[in-house]
Amino acid sequence: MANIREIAKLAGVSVATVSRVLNNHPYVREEKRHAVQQAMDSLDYRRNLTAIHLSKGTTNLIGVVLPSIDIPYFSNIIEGIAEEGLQHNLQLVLVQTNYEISKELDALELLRGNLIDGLIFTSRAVSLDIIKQYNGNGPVVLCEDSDQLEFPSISIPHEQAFQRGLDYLISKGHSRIAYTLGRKTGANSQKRTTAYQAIMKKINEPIRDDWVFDKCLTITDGRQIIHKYNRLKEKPTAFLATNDQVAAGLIFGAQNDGLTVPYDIAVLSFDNQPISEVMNISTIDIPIKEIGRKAVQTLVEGKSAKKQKISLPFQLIERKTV
Amino acid sequence: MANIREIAKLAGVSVATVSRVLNNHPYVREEKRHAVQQAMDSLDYRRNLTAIHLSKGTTNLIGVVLPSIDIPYFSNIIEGIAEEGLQHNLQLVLVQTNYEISKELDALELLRGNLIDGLIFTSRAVSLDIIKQYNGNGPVVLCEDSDQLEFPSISIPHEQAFQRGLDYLISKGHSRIAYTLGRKTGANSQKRTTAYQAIMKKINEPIRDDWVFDKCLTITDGRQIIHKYNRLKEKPTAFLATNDQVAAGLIFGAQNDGLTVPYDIAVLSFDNQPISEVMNISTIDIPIKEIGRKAVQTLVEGKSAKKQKISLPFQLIERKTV
DNA sequence: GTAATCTATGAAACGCGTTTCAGGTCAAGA
DNA sequence: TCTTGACCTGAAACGCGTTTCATAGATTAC
Repeated sequence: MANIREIAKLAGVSVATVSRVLNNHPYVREEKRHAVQQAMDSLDYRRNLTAIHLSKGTTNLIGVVLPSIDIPYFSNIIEGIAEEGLQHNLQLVLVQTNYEISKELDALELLRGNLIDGLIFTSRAVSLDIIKQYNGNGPVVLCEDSDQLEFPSISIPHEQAFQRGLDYLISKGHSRIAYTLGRKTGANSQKRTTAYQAIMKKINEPIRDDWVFDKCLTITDGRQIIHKYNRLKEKPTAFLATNDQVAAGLIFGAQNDGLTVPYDIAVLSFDNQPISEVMNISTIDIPIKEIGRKAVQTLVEGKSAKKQKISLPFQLIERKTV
Repeated sequence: MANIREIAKLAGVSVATVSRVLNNHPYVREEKRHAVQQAMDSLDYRRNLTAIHLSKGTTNLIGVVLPSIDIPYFSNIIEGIAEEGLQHNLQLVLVQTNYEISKELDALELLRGNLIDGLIFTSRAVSLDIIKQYNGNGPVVLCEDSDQLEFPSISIPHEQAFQRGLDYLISKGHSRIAYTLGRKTGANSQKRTTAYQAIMKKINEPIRDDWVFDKCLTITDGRQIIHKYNRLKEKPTAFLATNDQVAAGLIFGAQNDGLTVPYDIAVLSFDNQPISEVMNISTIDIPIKEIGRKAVQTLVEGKSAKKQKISLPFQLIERKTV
């Protein structure tokens, strides 16, 4: 493959001039510009992106860590990130982690190794203290509802949203409310749990451990819940589900067992994915794609920006499952 | 950030020796190795990945072009690609295209610009002739059922699979069969159409244009179909759907209109995603993740391998919608 | 008419590892 | 004792653009 020096020789100019042409710098006489252009055409020249990256010190690559790509919540965020990234001429490097800390560290090493200009955590298992150690290697943005001020974060206010959901269920006559979480230790899940405990206390309901279903992320997970539900001595009358997929699974399971929704059990979920609309599932809309977009924007503003916490709006959507 | 020369100076060795230590080359005396190690520790040295890439001429980055990430079929392929990529120490660069040719060309330019070592098309809109022009810039693998021999391809035999589906529907008494496609012009869709036309001819059924539903990829798309169905003068008794999402939407729409599945209309789909299991949708299983894995394997074997076409098995799964 | 700008251009340094090549040491084998 | 080969090391070249600095002719300004 031809390189810039060959072009220079063929065009009878210096490499600096070739570089100027390549980058549309001014101060190149038209005839030289033309000669360079021709040389590039005749040698079918293509700049080596890696060389540019080394030279410039940036790569226009941003890392995205996510646990699993085939959970709609995450693929939605990625869509937002991809769309906004396109606006800023950024390519995405995907790091799928399955919540394994070592993989998240790998992603951080990409940052430290200057392969990526910034890193977005759509979710994380690694502690903030660890991430802090990578400060100075490039901007890091978190897609979570966190209280720390070290890193910019984008999220809906999960505590309020969960409260809103619970209040709604209560307003519909429910007080025996179970809930499901994607991953108990996740930042967002913790907010949800906080909200749950506060509200239960307010209405004088005990916290029942077996009404908290952890590791529920997929439609299959939702489907399984009903088995556990059946074995429960005390049964809840409503479920606040991690997301629409879990809600859908739960509803199918319930129907399969002859339970009617919302009479035997009510189901409210999060996300407002297409499946919730099609299935008429009451849900709390989260602007997921927008989270991704904002994450990129924040990353791009980078150092200049203060470590802000961006809170996006959520919205309860009443349909037929509560 | 410290670089290799600083390390060399501090450790009192040459850069070559530092590089040897970095890469675990033999022939470095233990004490020097140690000195280098110490120098690296004390300066908190991290190698610059971009420099390595430029130097080695490879990046361990592979590009993945896909139309949209939040279609389960594609996110599944990505999962397979990511998993297998991990085995080979490959990072993924995602290029979301929405089937825009210009974006696909961008991905090819990444290949030509040496930013990525290879490129996987999970789907494509650009013609093979165009892709051919990029030959020599790195391996390209197609995830489609194609007849060309220029590029390795991984897929199930869509024509046979579709035939199998049709035969099954016919065996259940259907002859008036409609079908949906993701994108009529796609390679896989064309195979499906070929199969459809052949079988319809065999059973002496006319090809009705309004029984072919294009651009059906999501659950929402499936839900819409029923509106068109209602307006049909002649109605099919069975649908062969693009994928489980479309089938699910179709079924919800049907139920909503008081139609019973499979008695009023039967539905058979492709993919065998979790939703099909939960909803008891009869489907044709496709080893989607395996397609992704094999794509990476093929890419890694790269030049050495012949331009093989890999055909993976499919399997009809009888459930309750036919 | 002379100083101050602007326009053009190239040499060389730079970013940072990797790799080749040549040279040297030392111990085992002939 | 001489060869041979394994072991060890560094200088320098390499991969390839970008950018700085210096130079110089061409204008414009006062």
